[in-house]
Amino acid sequence: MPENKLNSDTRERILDVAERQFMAHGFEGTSMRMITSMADVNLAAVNYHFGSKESLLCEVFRRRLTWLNRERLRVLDALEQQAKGSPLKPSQILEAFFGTLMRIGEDESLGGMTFLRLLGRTLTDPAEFIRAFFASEYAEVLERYKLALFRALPDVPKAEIVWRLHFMLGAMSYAIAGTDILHVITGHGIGDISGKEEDSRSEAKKLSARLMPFLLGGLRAALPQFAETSKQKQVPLAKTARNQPQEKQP
Amino acid sequence: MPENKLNSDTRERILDVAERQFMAHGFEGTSMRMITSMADVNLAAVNYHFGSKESLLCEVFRRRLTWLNRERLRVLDALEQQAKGSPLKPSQILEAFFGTLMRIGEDESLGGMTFLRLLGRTLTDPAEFIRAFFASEYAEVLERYKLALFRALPDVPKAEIVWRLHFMLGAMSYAIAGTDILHVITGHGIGDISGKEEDSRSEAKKLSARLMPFLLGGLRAALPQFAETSKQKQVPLAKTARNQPQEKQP
DNA sequence: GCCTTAATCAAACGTTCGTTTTAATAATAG
DNA sequence: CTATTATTAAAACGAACGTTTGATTAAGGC
Repeated sequence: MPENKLNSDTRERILDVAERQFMAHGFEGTSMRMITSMADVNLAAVNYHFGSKESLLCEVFRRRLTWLNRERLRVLDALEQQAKGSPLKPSQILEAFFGTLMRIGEDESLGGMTFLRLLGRTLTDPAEFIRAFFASEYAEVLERYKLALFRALPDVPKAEIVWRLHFMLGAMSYAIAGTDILHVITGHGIGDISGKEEDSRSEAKKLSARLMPFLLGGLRAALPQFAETSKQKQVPLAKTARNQPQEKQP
Repeated sequence: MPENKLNSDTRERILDVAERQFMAHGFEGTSMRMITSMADVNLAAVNYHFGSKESLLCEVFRRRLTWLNRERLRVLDALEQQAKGSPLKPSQILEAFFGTLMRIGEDESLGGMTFLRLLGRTLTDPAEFIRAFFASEYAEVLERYKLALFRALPDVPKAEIVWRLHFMLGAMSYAIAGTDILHVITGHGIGDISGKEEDSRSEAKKLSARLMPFLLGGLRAALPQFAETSKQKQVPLAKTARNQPQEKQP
């Protein structure tokens, strides 16, 4: 039985091209013929090596998410160990979760901004098989971080934390997807998608530095007041609550 | 020349069905045959009345966005007029922009949660014609609100405000799209998409009450510090800046 | 009455898609 | 060398898609 030879070169080339094409045009917008022709392999190669187009996308993700999941758990473990039983600070948890993700954008061998953008785009494209895939891939990590947040913010209702985690994931997806309506606001794009790979590192760093305080501010914001009975007036708007949950400082 | 008769009934029925199907399955995932059969019209009816599938989606949006744009400008105008030249509070601006959107979810005649979810889903599905459409539809409103935020937060760099506006749009899109990985966190879904229309109002109200403080907290969060020179250590994470930009209280 | 026009209908068109099939090629093991 | 296996190559398949065509119906205007 022959081992890999340089045939795995074909596999890797397909994965690299698919990652870039899925990022640029989305899953539906990328055809097998685009992928195979740009990777200089036969049309049937994808089905031979990966079984189907859907499995190819999953493999593109698995290649990167394996590192991400392990690293996220590793950092959280290290933080909790050095905290010796006391709850972590919310900023630490966010840095471990979102900061670890951002590090992918800084390192081309981990996928770089190409993979980050693909991730952001795919997370908001809820094809059924994709949702199922991410659900199983993320289950363990999300559970761990959710519990850490519960402990870090004991005064905030758990349902509220879950919702805010949800909002944070949304802001993050948008932030790393990049291909948005931001150019409408600024009058010009954030920067071409097919920009220079050179400053992919610094781009990811800046993005991370901007996103992190935003997420933390949202996470620790005032709790909502559910005034179900009183109708709020139209223009003189209702004031938001002022009972800020304070961050635990161990 | 005959006027509308009750033929416009066909148009409306197509729009209603298309709105719901695009929401549930996305643009690519919804076929013309699905739409026309559910609307009990002939397959050719869509092309006859709207020209193409893409034009149909645009018309589905235009029907709702006309109100949204006008209302957003009206509320902002009213706020600025009653402020008599002094800058608005960030919370007022967010309430005018995002709160107005959320009111659509509370009113079935404005589109309800169905339209909100469609909007959230579509905003993150950057097909080219969709981005072009939203760019032109949102240009004026976003420009006005951007300027209002600049005035409301004079101590925050304008680029930073633009980025945070971007993050806020991401959190909002995710929040109203709903079909996310939140069920992974909670262990069960937020609620079925095809849920009861009865409590669509209260659902939108609760969502708004939860999202708004989050956005405001993120908008007013600590400014990032760009420590380009010093490499941050791995596990003992760098602290975030503490120079909070304070909200102007006129 | 007839003409014009709007609207609906059944049927087909041409394309693109993911996938499969069948054959040919290269490499290894016995 | 031969047999076996892994990979590539060319071609076609069948289904689904958005769209178009041409006939048919219904409704005013004159």
